[in-house]
Amino acid sequence: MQENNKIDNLKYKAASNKALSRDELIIESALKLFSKLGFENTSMQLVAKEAGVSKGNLYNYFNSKDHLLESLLAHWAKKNIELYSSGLNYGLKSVDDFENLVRYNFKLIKSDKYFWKLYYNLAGQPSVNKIFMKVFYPFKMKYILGFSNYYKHKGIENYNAKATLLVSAIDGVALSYIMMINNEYPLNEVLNELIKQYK
Amino acid sequence: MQENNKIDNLKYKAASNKALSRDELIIESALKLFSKLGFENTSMQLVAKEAGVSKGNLYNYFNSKDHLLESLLAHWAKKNIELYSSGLNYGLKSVDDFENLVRYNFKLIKSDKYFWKLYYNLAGQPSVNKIFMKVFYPFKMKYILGFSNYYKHKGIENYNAKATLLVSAIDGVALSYIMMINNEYPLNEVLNELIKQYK
Amino acid sequence: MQENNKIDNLKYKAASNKALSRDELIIESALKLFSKLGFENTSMQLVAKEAGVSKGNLYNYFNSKDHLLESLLAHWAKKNIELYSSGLNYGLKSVDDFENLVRYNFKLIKSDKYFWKLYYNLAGQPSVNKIFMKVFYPFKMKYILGFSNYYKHKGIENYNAKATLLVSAIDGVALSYIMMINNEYPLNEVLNELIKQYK
Amino acid sequence: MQENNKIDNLKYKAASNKALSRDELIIESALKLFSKLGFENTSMQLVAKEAGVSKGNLYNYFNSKDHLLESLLAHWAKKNIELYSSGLNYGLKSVDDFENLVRYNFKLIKSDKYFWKLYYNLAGQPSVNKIFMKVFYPFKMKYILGFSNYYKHKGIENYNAKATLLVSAIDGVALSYIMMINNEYPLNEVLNELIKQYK
DNA sequence: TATGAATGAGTTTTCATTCAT
DNA sequence: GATGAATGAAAACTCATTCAT
Repeated sequence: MQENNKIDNLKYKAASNKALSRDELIIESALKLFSKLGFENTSMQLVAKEAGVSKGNLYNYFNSKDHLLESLLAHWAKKNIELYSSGLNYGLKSVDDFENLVRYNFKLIKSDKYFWKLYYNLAGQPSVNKIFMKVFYPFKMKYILGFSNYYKHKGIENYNAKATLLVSAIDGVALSYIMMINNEYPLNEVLNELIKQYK
Repeated sequence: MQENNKIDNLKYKAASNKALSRDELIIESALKLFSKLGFENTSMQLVAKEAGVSKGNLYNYFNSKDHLLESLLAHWAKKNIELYSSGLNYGLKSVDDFENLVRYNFKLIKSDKYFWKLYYNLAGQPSVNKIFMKVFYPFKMKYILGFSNYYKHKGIENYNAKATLLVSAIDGVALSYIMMINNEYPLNEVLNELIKQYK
Repeated sequence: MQENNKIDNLKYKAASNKALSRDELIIESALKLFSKLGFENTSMQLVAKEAGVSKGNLYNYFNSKDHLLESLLAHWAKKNIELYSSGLNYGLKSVDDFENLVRYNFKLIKSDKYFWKLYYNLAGQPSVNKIFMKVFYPFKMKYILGFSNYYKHKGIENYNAKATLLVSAIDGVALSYIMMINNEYPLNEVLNELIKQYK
Repeated sequence: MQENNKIDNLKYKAASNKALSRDELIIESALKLFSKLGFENTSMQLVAKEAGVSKGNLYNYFNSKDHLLESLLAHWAKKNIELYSSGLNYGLKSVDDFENLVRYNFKLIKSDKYFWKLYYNLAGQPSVNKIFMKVFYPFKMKYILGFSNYYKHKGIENYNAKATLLVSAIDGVALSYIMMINNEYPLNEVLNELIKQYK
């Protein structure tokens, strides 16, 4: 569980950026709305209003709606990928490392529901697929690789397939959890099961 | 593998309805476009053009875009749910039954990529969440229940959690497979792994 | 009050036409809807549905929406003008004749609210002004003339102006009565006053 | 006749606002067209064109056609009700007051034909009845009350009925005058008669 | 005569984006 | 940087009317 603390410290630093710059403010507002209404159903007008900024001024920071989205994703990635993947950087060296990483990831997902709702909104949206892939493909590959190495070291034969399956399963669990309206998804039980099965 | 054949026969019958009625034609066109462009980015105009029908006439068949979507999903469900879930109806009685069902499901998904792309497009779209849930929630529950019973009979303790995890994993695999552009996703390997793990 | 009975008999005859021909049926349906929704806001579709007739068939009877309106008005006029103006045909020879006619007119208006709502809907609609005038201008002129003669015989100086004012006043009272939603208009009191003043 | 002058001064001031703000310009254009073509038959497109403004921009000022209408009426009311009812504010204390008020009202109606045509267009339009009533019902009630008090002070028994009749008669006269195409309506004679009768 | 599918122009409304201030 | 008026293209939807059957 030490790992966990290390990661929590990182989180703490990230969260302590109190004063938001204007563009961060716009991004936060956009995230909130894109997440709630979907990207296509959120107008720039609304983003401006939410951010307390004029419509015209939006375009001084982001020169199109697509660019705003791209920046949002990039900004999120910059702030969070370290968090999400820090456990991977030094390799997963034990079952505990594995469990910590997975649990920690879902902890982050839980605390960042806005973002993950948007994530799955975009994942299925052909029109923004490129923007989406540009940011998340490398990230997902890094994850698969991390788990792949873990399984390889454990001497598991189809380490690649197993890692790919695991990442897809995590995706599926997160999707189901995020999309379920009344918090009906039994995340904890499923998570225990997942760890038991994949560790 | 007999099961498989039975199901394939059903599929064959369904596919052999050659002459499409006008509303089916519209639905097919809508599916194609919703799938390619996303629901929000497909205009009724475009659906009409694709179906070779005037915009106004569309509304003689479906009185709104949402209703078109709902009908599309319902139509798909009517034609396919039997296919997808027939393996569940008499219970999964053996590991073979399990494997057949899962493999068969992915076979169907592979051959119905249009639809499944739309499925994951809608899954993340808050604006149509109700329509989506109305059709697919009961379907997914039936699946979870089917697997749950399977695990229960096998004497597995957390049969519910395991079934839920499995269905989420299937979702995740399908999502990844469907969204990957260049068919890069190693579906067969992942599928083998999944069956090995969950059977 | 004998007059009244004579007129009521006429009314009775008119009302006893039980079996409506197809075009009358359409006209009745149109009247009902035009009255409730306004002419512009009633679609031919809706008229067809209300009449239990197909949209296409409507056009076998009336070759346009305007023509349907014109026919409706003409049909009403044919059936009702006799009723409304019968009191005028032999001249108003006494104060009783006057009172009977006016009261009788409002009795008819009360029992024909549908029509009069449409009447005032059309009266202010520039787009159908011609159709409207074509039917009602002569009718109104006949009324003014009738009252004009009445006042002339009574030796009143400005008999024309007085008759015109009376007819306008009747119009105004009927308009207010018809348009008032909750039957708030004190029709009886106003009518008594009108008769006292103009007889 | 002093009263009259006071009121004329007010009118003069109101009319001397030369430079129209953009929303006033739109309202003026809408009034012109609604009046000429009827509310239902005037498209927002046309209003935009008449105002020399883009269709989209219209919606920066009024967020729907109904709202444009409501604003138009409210704007008119704000500018004019004082004018129309100023004679009532201090009570009608003499026959002269009465005559002045009525004549002055028709003077205003004559000079504001656009508006009054729209008024009677809306009066009969069920679809906008609520908007219409919201603005004019209180105004009309104030009028009835004003005349009611006048008759009460004169010791007339059915002062309420008489006032209601008068206001309806004024409505009827105005309606007839406004709707008559070739200025055939003998307004002056009718007005003299009305004043003689109701003063 | 009867049907209702089909049309296409029209309606209200939205929205990303630009631009003068 | 900041504003919000302005634009124009496009969206969903309606409707009088026509026409093949």
